[in-house]
Amino acid sequence: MSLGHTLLGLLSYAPMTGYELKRVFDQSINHFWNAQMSQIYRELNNMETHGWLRSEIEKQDAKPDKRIYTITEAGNTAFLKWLEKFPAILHEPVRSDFLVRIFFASQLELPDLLYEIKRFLREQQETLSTLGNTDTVIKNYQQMIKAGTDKAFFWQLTLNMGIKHTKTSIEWAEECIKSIEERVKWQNEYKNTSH
Amino acid sequence: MSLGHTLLGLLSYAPMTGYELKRVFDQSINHFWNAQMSQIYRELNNMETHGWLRSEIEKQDAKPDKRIYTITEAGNTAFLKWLEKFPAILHEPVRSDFLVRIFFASQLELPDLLYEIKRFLREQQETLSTLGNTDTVIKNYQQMIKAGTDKAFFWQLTLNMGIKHTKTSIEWAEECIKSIEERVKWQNEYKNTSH
DNA sequence: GAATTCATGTAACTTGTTACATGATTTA
DNA sequence: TAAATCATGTAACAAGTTACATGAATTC
Repeated sequence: MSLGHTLLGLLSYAPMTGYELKRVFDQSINHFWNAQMSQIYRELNNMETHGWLRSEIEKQDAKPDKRIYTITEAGNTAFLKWLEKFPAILHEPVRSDFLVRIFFASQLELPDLLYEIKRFLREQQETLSTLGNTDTVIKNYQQMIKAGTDKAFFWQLTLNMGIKHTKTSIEWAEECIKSIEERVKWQNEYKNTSH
Repeated sequence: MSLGHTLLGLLSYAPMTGYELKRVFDQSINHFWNAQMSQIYRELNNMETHGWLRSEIEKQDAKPDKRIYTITEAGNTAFLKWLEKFPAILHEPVRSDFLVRIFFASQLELPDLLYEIKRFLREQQETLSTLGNTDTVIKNYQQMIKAGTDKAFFWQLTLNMGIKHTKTSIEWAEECIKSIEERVKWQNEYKNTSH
């Protein structure tokens, strides 16, 4: 129940609503974990029945009521226990729809493939420009959850990983485009000489 | 239904049993997609009802019967349609349990954290030594499915991505270890001067 | 006037994981 | 003698996705 534990972790910083959890998620953890709103609400329900959280309703005028979740003692214990026990195999399964298509790309037209890889490249560059602005990201996040610099050190480590991997994807895409363009050239030359 | 389409792709190379599909998966696609046996059998069943595959049983003596799956015309069409239509957003959600723990590592003891990151580093180095032997990997795979060099070009591209990302993880872990070790030093110095 | 934000969720569905069952043969 | 390989699956459960519903207030 990794998502649940991640939510517990955030609630160990401060009590929050499901909606706020989603926002914090999207602005910090998002580059290495993600979750839909509906999934968050389900997890919160489960954990409340487990006794890891308790919730209070805060009335608001002109806006829907808020349900604010607070972590319990039991929740904290469960979180720490989870946090300390890293899985036996740290290497995580990757699932990339994109790479599956590259794998079978011999059945595609090279210009179409090039188009998609260029699109991929642009996307990664955009990601980099968001992640790359580390200081802003961390400051925003620090404000959002009112946490000290001791925490920021570790957030930085995860951001570093995100940035590095994004740069790697960019590098890959650039090399990829080059080698496919060469291939296109060869194919054209072959056409011209043999026909 | 990405897994289904991946299986279709493999069956477009040659008819295979579920068991063989699993083996091919583990030795080629595994570094960017993975699947359990039980999931493969379920997908195959689904696709057979869809009419994308058909299967024949081959009796064997002293071994269980084989059910050999062959892709149909409809299956081929469905596969190509899927292959050509890349998703609107190519950037894929990452889910890393490991990074979640790093994110919350301010609640861990630094020596314990260091131990886990070193373990991560070793794992990635092992992965690299498997993936890095590209020629062997591709040759094995080529034999396994009896495919030509036109396909190998694209397999190579996916392998390149895997290798690059693994190297990046190694680099990250090394830097990470350095900066945590410095942090440990500071903490010890602080202890010695203030107490 | 349409889209976005705030804030809650439910329901249906699809995927992914884990555990179990069978049973002979080969390798360590 | 224990384990791994070959080869099939089923069942139960956990997690992720998509679509829908409500409804006021604000921004474009």
